[in-house]
Amino acid sequence: MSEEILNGLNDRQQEAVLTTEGPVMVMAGAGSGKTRVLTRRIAHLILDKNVYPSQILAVTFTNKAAREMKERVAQLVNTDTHYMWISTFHSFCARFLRSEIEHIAPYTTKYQIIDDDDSEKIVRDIIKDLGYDVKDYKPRVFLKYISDEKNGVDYKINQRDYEDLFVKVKERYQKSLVEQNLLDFDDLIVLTLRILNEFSDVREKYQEKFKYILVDEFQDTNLVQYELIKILGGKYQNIFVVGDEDQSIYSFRGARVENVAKFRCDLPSTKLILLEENYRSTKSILNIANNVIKNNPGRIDKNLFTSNSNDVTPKYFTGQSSYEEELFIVDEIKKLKLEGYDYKDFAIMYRSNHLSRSIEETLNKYRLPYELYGGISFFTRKEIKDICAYLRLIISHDDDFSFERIVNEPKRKIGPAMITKLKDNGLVTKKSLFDSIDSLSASGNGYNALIDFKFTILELEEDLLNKDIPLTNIVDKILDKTGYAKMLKESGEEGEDRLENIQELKSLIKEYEDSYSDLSRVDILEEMLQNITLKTDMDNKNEDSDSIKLMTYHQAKGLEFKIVFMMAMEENIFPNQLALSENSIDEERRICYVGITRARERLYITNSLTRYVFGHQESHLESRFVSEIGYDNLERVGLVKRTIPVQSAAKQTEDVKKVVSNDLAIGDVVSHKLFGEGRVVEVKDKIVSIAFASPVGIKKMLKDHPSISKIR
DNA sequence: AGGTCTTTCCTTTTT
DNA sequence: GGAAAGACCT
Repeated sequence: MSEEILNGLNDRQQEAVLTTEGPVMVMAGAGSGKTRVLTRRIAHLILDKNVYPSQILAVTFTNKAAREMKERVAQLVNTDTHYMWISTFHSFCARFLRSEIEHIAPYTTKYQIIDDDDSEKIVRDIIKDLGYDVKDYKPRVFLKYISDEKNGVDYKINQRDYEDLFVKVKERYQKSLVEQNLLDFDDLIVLTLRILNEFSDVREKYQEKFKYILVDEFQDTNLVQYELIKILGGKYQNIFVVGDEDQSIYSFRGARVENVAKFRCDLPSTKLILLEENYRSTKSILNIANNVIKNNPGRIDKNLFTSNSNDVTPKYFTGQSSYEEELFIVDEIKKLKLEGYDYKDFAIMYRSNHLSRSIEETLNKYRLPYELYGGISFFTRKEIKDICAYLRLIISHDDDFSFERIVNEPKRKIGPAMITKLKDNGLVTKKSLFDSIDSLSASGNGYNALIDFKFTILELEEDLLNKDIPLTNIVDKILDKTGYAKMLKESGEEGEDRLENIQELKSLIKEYEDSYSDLSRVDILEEMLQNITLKTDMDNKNEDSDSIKLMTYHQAKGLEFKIVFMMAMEENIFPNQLALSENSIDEERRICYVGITRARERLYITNSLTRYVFGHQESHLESRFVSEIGYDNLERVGLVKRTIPVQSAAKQTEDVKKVVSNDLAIGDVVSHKLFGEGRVVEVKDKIVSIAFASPVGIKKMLKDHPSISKIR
């Protein structure tokens, strides 16, 4: 037995590590060291039980959790983690399907994974094509239905009349995906399960291969994922699942807490281990977390305890305005920074992404470094997806999906009419869109542009095969030869940002080039393109950088910080309004529980009497979770006048209509709401360029923007 | 066909 | 207050 395996583990944790045979379920409270248990267990299997790394399958929900587990296991066992299947559900399935999908033709191993934006576009086009208005028939609703169907979630169709339409759209959508060899996120899991179910040879192969299976965040599995785990572990049944019912916060995408009970029912020999000691948080933080979660009905009361001390009572601040709330956060961060904390010790959390905007502005204003999680992911940015589509088309000319995406991007006068013509022609000749260009009988500007486009792609293909050109330079060649760079350069500052993002893509190519040096250039790119859709923005973050982290509670899952601010703790924001109307208050409460338990040393609850929502000022009540925490457990800070300053409607419209007119000339000194003082360096019609002090630099903005005022 | 102005709807949460 | 789709014009 390797000594380091059990080092520093309590009895329960040791038991969880050492019980390697048969089904085991670990109910792990927040901060009870479940990641430690998971990684030590894998190390134990490899080092002491002589299990090959390739016989272990460990699945998590986020790339981040998977990467962390991989790194920590690598440290412990000192072997190449390349052979280990430590990944997310989705990337496990993607990897499985790369070798097995041809069992269910017409899919081929060259399949492409599409993201939600792509799915929505396809559904939107179908709805329009069927003659319905997307205003009345929202693509999102259809997508939700399609996804629920795939995941085995009962979908309540409110309007019975629509049922036929739902089915029709779903069938068209799925047909379209199959025809183009596309898989959406749900397909990855569903098709993997289908192959395992239908092909016994495949099933037996993988059941034999994965002698040990570990599942993290088990409470977040949906029906299909549950079935997948069960079938994979069907032979050896060495299935180890870790979860916490109180942290189930993904029911909106089909997660079923019931799976916890179902598992023990399906596998009656399951050994149950409870981890109840919390090593993360102080007593008072744990106490209020328990206060909140105990309001949920029907849960098994856990007895989470800690021997941590060093207590600071959590603080509660209410601002007159959200700006005041933000100022409070800024002040506290500054104060604690002086006391010796680093910026990276702080996290600011909120219920939904849009709440980050105003706190970002304030952090900017006070020059505090922060990093925003979530928002638009790097890999779903239009420019990144466009360049990837170019790469795909260059590599395989029959990729119609990519062809359609970029044939008129940048604009080449190849409009929908021309595409329809090309499609019809392709149907007759049974060729891809790209290959149909030759046999198209047409003329005019559009047609000439199409011919040009074809030669550009062929030229780029030559560049790709030309080993004298560094692989990463293919991106520059695309930017240059397709006119994409030109288009971006002409679109001002935003275009510059987009160009920078595309340069980032080059570093990703370089990464793949380095780690797959034995593959051909085309194969390296294919490998990257296959994996890119499953990458999320989280992968792109540098969590060690000394900056304040901004994220939603969902993004915070599995993370911990010394100091946590839970902001905008107001009814209808958190708990979220829609959740309230859907009767999912229990899940909101679990989200709150997750938030509180992220904090190690200090916790702040903040809110404000007024806040702008959709550009309108609103007043919300204090979140019910504050009273559930208990006022006695919080230290009220700041003075709060209980008068709610609601502006009259007349005053509001006055504010909106207030038009600023700045008479600016070069050399004038102005003050900007966010960037401070600056000097006008250029005036061009309605646009002025103003030089601000570093690091802001020169900004172009509207002359009459209300945030600018002339000083002298 | 494409550019620009106008309107609408919006906001849960994510792989 | 802002993105994105639609309307309208060139």
